[in-house]
Amino acid sequence: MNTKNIRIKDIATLAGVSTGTVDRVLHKRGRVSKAAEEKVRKILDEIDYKPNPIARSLGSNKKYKIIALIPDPGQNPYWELANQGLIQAQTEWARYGIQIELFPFDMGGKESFKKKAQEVLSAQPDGVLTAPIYYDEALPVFNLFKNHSIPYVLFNTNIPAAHPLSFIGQDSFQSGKVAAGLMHFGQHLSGTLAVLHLDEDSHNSIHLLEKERGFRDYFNNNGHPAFEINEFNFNPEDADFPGHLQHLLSDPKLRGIFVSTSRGTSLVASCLEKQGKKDIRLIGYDMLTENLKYLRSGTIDFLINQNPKRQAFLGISHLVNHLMFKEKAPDLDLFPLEVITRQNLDSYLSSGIH
Amino acid sequence: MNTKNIRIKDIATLAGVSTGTVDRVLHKRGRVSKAAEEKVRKILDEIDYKPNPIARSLGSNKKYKIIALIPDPGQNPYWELANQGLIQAQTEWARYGIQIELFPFDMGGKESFKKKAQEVLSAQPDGVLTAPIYYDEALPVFNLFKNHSIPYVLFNTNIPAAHPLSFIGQDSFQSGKVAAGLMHFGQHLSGTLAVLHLDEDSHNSIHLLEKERGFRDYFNNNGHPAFEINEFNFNPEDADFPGHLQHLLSDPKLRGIFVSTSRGTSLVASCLEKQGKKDIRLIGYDMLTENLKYLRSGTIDFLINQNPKRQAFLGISHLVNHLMFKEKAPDLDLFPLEVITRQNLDSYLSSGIH
DNA sequence: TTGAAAGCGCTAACAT
DNA sequence: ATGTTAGCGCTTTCAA
Repeated sequence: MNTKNIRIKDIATLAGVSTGTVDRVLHKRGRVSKAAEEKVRKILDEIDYKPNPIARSLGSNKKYKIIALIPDPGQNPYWELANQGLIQAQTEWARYGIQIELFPFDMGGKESFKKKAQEVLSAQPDGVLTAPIYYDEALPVFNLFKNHSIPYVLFNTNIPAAHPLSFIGQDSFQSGKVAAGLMHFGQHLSGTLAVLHLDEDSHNSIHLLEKERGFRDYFNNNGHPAFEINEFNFNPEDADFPGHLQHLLSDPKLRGIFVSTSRGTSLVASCLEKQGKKDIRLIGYDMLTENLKYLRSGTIDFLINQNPKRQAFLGISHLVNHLMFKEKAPDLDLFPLEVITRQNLDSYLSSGIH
Repeated sequence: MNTKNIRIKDIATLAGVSTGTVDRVLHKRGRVSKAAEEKVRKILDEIDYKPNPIARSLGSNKKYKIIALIPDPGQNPYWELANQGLIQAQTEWARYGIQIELFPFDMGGKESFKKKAQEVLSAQPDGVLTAPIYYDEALPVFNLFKNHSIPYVLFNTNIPAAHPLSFIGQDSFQSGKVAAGLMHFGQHLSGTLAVLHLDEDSHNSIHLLEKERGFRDYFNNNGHPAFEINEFNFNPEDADFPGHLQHLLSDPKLRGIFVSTSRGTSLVASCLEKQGKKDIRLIGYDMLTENLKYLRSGTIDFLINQNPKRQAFLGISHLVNHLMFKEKAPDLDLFPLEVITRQNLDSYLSSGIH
């Protein structure tokens, strides 16, 4: 087994030129005569040269700036979790000279997103990680990134038309089916089920609708006992939201509620607990502190973990591997749909990112 | 934000010594005066020095050989999953000069294990990752490794007496509680529950008994509806095993079965399915192909996943961090207790390591 | 258009 | 015991 690696120096010797020249043809930097290029290419064709990515990284001594364009972590615990992933990525990659900057935008304000996106562009990052929760305004932004040839990785919400370097997240349709399976499990009485989208603008969020579609799809194929599934779109900021919710819960045949958003889950749980309705099944998303409280008390039955922390962390990793090591990132990195119960909760909390 | 990284050179300057001295205290190579070491340590305590692994790898042109001593992946899909984790680790760490070699042993034969362990020793690895499924023959092997000062990491099965660099696995007691929670969920009829230990090798039984203890502990605190919990120890190799099982299933008040072993799960499922008893809840372990079949058909309700793929991957990572970065591995790395349902199954199968 | 040479941060051999 | 220095493989600057 020939374990000896070919170095640029070897190629230079074989071609009878200097390492500088080899490097120039390797990277097509120009300033090489036809004759010299010819000689080098000939050797390159004969042997299988594999550049040492480590040496490359050390040699170029490049510092990369990666910007994370995500909803303000201060406004929303879900995005605070994502932010923790970024912090972890920061400590992990700092030694390689990777700098991660957070550009948070206002949730609720699409203008804020567009404005921040512009700022990202002006900051001239080497890569961008973003969660494009606003479909409509996201695409033009990505076109800008593309024009400036800034690689961008998407997480949490997928926009395939954006053609990112990589998307990291979950299969929302299947996520809905998981929720449905848990909702159905052990149910022996028929009745109604509610799907709640508690979001400022749920119609713009394809992934919420996908969850609902998956949820319904499950029950289309599992008819016993029979359920009537009702969908509700509430804006938790609205003044009449509590009233709407109360009315919904007053349905005596209501067997379960599926909340498609993480923050919404605890809002419903809170209301449910106040009314002492422990018999209504509640399934929602993510290990927000508020949610954990209600999961522990038994009001929330299951949480599906989207693991924003790990999503963000991995997004950075893909970007780094692309920039530093010229490795191709997976265009689709789908996370497992983790089911969190009162019993396995702690095992999830104590295990890190790894 | 201080983006500037601290180099050995900086530490040397601050401590008023040379880089060589800093390197020597960093790696405890000795040949350093008390005074000098003192000065360097003082600086080290004040600042957060994180070595650049790229430079380290390039500088010490060292190649590490790590050997994985695990049951033959070709013989068992569970270990094939572990093998996939090794392959991922290989691609992840290859650039740092880490080479991973697989030394598979025959599952049935303990002799094969001993033989392979000897081969591992002859191969003179820098580290070993292993799943010690044979308790008795494992300890002497580990003593050999220890004598040759080869660090070894255990996963899947813990042998605390082996005092490994690190153990990677799950909390069995809590695992039983998770199973119990799922067994209890939505149950509206009282009756009996069966805990089955289907194992030919009673050495592991501490592990299995912990699961049972957790299972019972749950029901001690959750009395509605009331269940009678019966425990059974069968050896699936015994001739009268099918008869025992049949008799067990004939209990008309049997509501659910918790199987503490992965292989046993599908055995029970098979029997259950033959008798058309879909109303008896079945909870077991691990994503073995056989288990997945019955999970898909609905005979198995939940599987608790040990994630051998990630366990193996992480085992390598701990070893690498120990060898390359002199970082201390956690002596206990407990994994989340993953709940697998028919709906989230595929998301687990397709997802990478994370 | 070219080659020589100075790094990148760290290791390790070699003089003091 | 300590400092100096020559690499590791590649990039990049600077003369020529």
